Amino acid sequence: MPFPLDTEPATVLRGAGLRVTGPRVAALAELREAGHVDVDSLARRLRARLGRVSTQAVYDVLRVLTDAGLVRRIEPAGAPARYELDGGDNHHHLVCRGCGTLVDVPCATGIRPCLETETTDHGFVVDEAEVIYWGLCPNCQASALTPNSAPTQQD
Amino acid sequence: MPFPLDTEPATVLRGAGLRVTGPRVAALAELREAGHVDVDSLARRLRARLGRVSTQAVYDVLRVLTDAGLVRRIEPAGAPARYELDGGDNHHHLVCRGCGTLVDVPCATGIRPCLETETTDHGFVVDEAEVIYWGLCPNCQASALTPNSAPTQQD
DNA sequence: ATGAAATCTTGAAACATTCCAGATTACGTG
DNA sequence: CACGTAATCTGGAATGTTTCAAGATTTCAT
Repeated sequence: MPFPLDTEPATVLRGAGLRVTGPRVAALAELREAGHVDVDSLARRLRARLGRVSTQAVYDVLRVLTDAGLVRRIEPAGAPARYELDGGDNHHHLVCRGCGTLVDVPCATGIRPCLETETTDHGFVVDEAEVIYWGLCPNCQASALTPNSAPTQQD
Repeated sequence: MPFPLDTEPATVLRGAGLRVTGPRVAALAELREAGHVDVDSLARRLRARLGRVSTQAVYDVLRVLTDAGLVRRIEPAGAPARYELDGGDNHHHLVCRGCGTLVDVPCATGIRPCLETETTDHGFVVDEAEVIYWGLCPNCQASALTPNSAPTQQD
């Protein structure tokens, strides 16, 4: 959010006080194109772009970017984590139970109220409200009776 | 929710069209006492009560009970899944980032709006809105500067 | 009481993620 | 612009949760 989406990745990294490395630059670039990626597919993208990239590096990069607030981790129940650029708009996610397809849902739209944060409960200090809507995408609704298409992690 | 909390476990199972077995009866009984349990601690409880119970049986039982709507699975990001009796009240959860403590948060209380379900978006048919609030419990707030207590899965 | 289907046991596998030790790299200093 | 140090990356192994597979046991309707 502190950076427009078209800011040079290296600039974004420096602005966040992070070192500029190949995997990090490439990760930011790929995340811009890819939407919501899991670790495995991001690793494939990085390797296609850079050659050899260790699995550990992928996890490290994502952790660093996440900790810096540049990237947001989404972890739908029962599925590997996905990552997306953090645009600071605090949107939520809609996940298909059938195929795992994940789409963004804007916060505070229509019947969908945005949630208060910075609230206190049970003595807790709440800093984030994570909302995940579960349902069936059009495709999986169609094949609900004839389950022929194997669940696939689409974007 | 079809059953009062004090209904005999065997009756609950039969009412849901499920077979009555030792592990299932014990699981329902333990879940009443335990609050939010992970698979491992439920397994320990079942073994203490019944003697030998396979890990697989624990997973099978929880899946069956979950599919039947008697039990609800909570899967906070980065932590093993927890299970609780499904009272049908559609409450949400508040998780401590420090120690993993999990507490219930009633739906539609004060600034906390209950979410619409049965809504359609992107062609999706939404059947559930899952909300997880993240924050710090009182203990972890206190030890935020002097992180001495190792994260523990409390209830 | 009997049999078919569901459930449980045991042991192994799959999977995402993390740990470890050492080599390499980025970048503030001199 | 060369250096040194801390941060980062590589490669390989390990961890821990969850699932798979095959066979024994149990539940429940007949």
